[in-house]
Amino acid sequence: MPKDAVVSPSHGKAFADRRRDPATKREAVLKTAAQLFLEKSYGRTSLNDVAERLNITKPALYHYFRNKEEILLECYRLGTNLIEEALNEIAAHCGTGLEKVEAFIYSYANVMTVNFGRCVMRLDEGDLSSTAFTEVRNYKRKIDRRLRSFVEEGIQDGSIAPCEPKIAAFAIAGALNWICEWYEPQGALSAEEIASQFVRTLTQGLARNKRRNGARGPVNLGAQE
Amino acid sequence: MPKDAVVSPSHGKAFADRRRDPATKREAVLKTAAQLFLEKSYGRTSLNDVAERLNITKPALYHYFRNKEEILLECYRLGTNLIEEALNEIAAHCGTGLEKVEAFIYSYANVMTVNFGRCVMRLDEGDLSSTAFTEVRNYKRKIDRRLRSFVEEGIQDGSIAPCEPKIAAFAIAGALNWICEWYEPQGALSAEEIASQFVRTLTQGLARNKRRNGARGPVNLGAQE
DNA sequence: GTTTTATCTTACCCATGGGTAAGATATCAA
DNA sequence: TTGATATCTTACCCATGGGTAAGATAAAAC
Repeated sequence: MPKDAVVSPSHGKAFADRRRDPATKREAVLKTAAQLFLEKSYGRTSLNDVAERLNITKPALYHYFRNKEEILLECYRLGTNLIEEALNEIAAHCGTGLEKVEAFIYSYANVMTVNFGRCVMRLDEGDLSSTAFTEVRNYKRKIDRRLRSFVEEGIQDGSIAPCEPKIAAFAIAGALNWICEWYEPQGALSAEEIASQFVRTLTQGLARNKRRNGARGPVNLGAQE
Repeated sequence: MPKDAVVSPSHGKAFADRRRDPATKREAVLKTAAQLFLEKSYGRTSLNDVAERLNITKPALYHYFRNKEEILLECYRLGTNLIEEALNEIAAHCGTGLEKVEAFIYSYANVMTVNFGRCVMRLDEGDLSSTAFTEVRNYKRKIDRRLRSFVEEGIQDGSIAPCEPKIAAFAIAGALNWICEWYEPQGALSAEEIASQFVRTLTQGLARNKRRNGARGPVNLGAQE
């Protein structure tokens, strides 16, 4: 286990006072848990780790959550809510399919730089119980279908070049989801910078000039075109 | 723990005979281990699980590997070798930067549909010891730098539109790495189909028409352009 | 055959960590 | 002040799973 370090200033303050304030304490638990899950993964984060960072003991956590998995599920839910909000905002302001996709990329990229948003894609669904698992899975499927419909819409209205919507959506989603694997809050790249560059790269492509032929077969390695 | 199912025909045959043939037995262990790691994750796969699928018992595994982590590390190494080979093939046949990137996308996408290749990106590096961790990390960094250099080369020779190579490389790598999260060997999409579509989507972009202005600021949600 | 060696099994050890029992201590309402 | 309640701690239980010890059995060497 290599990485540890970084003792966050954290929300330990929430438990300094023993005054009854369950809401903010619960929130503090979730924030530090999410932080630790992202640092060390869910499986390698013990409830003792969470408690320790909050300056309390493990059993105290059970006042706010039924078990470890409920903490995980809450992280997922808070994250998916962020995505939900972004999607609603996009749906409200309509435009061409391409514009919707652009808005999606921008919003989604930003969500992937927020801890709870990162949890949604970076943590392992397999750690959830089967009911929670299907809940999260259905939600993700919904997002994917939403993006795919934007692409289809763009092909219809002519703003997007003909392509396989399923695969195109996977490519976009992949690029975006991967952000939460390499993004670091203290890093050189700001969320907005990443988001806008992603919009450009994914919609405009790398190539300087549009190719004349629409589709392309398998690339012949080293074929000089 | 939701998903189990799929009792693979597997390489249980390798241990049917007790004849001394360490090489193929070791290979059988690796293949079934990789399979299980991808199905259930490394953490949720016990050595008993691996042994059971091979019709042997746990301690027998210790004849071929020092410990569980060594099995994991071997999966990583076999996977990175696949990528290495692909990269060498590309480096050998030179062309424009864009052509190299295209070749990279195509080869890499294919590797992501092979079990050992999937292991490299899908399994959790955090399960490795610190020395193995840095080994794998350095290797991944090397791949990333290689891709980034292709992009930079393309910008130089004019085949790729000006952009931030670091972010562009991340976008491409993300889309590709994500393949191993959703690809299923028995699924509707073939590896080649995915690979060639990815080449098109990533290099040509979604948009039907090239935008006149090169860079783009943050998208105004719902702004009618 | 007999010995040697690789292979594999049964039986076990023990550290980790989720979860609980039972009681202490502070807060709040009266 | 006093009881009731929420909050938190110390001490514990126990299932899981990596790893080992010691011995059985079969293959190869002689």
